[in-house]
Amino acid sequence: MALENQELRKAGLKVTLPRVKIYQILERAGEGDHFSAEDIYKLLMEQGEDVGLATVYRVLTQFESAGLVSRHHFEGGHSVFELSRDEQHDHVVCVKCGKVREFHDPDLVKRQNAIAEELGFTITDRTLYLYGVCKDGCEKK
Amino acid sequence: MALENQELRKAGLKVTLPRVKIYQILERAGEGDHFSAEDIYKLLMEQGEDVGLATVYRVLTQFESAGLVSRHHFEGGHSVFELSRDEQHDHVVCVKCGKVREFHDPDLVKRQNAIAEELGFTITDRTLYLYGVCKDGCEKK
DNA sequence: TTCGATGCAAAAGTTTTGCAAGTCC
DNA sequence: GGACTTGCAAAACTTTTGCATCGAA
Repeated sequence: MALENQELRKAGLKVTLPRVKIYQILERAGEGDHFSAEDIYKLLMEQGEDVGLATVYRVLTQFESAGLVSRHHFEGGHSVFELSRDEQHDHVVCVKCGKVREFHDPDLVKRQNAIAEELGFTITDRTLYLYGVCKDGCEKK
Repeated sequence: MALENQELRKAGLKVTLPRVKIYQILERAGEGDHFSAEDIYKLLMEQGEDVGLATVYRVLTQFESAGLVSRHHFEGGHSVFELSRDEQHDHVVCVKCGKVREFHDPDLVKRQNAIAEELGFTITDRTLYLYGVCKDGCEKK
């Protein structure tokens, strides 16, 4: 538990209950899990924490600025968040079951860098989503 | 001018003034130009057309369903639209000047397909945005 | 004439903000 | 104690919808 406190402090954020709780939720997520602010808010409610939705948004935004989490805009008008990991990765989103899988492909990144170079462009961030359908275990929607 | 009427009819949409005007605006756009609903609404106002914002949204959504336009979610909480062209392409977005450039790289697509294949996934759509800074002609923000 | 399309206003959904009260160090 | 945080409510935005009216075929 001291772990997340470290992270928060390192990011220059005071260690408060809402921040710790939100961090824990994100930390507990499995690969491919992404939470919206609303999701996190509901989880906090369920576990009896008294945290306002506005605070969830504020905290997530702070975490993002601090580089602790990444924000994604999948389809559907709202943002989802996940803890930043060292290794950057891209996303495959099943439009049928909503499942998200992640992958990292060095060749892809290399090629992207080359393209940016050709265009006289310095990349600061990138975003690749592949949308489609799982061939097999695509459970009901 | 019969041209856009053809397109609309082909899409099963009645040829009405708002649709034609909106189509023309999109048609007139240069490469890399992307308009939000608000942008289009303002342009229509400027040229004295009396079209409601709700209609702009409705028409753009219909155009999207008909495959006439593509919708993108760059950063910033709103959608932008561009006329669909035959050739699919990806986007480079300058976070400083807002300029958007487009590119198409067959190798990139091939690699993406291979990855999807490995993951047992059938791609229906894909989205790649490279964010960064133009090295040279990046005019004021 | 007959549906479909539009405009307006109101609703809906997500995210942000103002401010008084509370919390961390 | 003092600065930073939080909760709540209200505001801001983007997008959607209900409905009476209007327009294209």
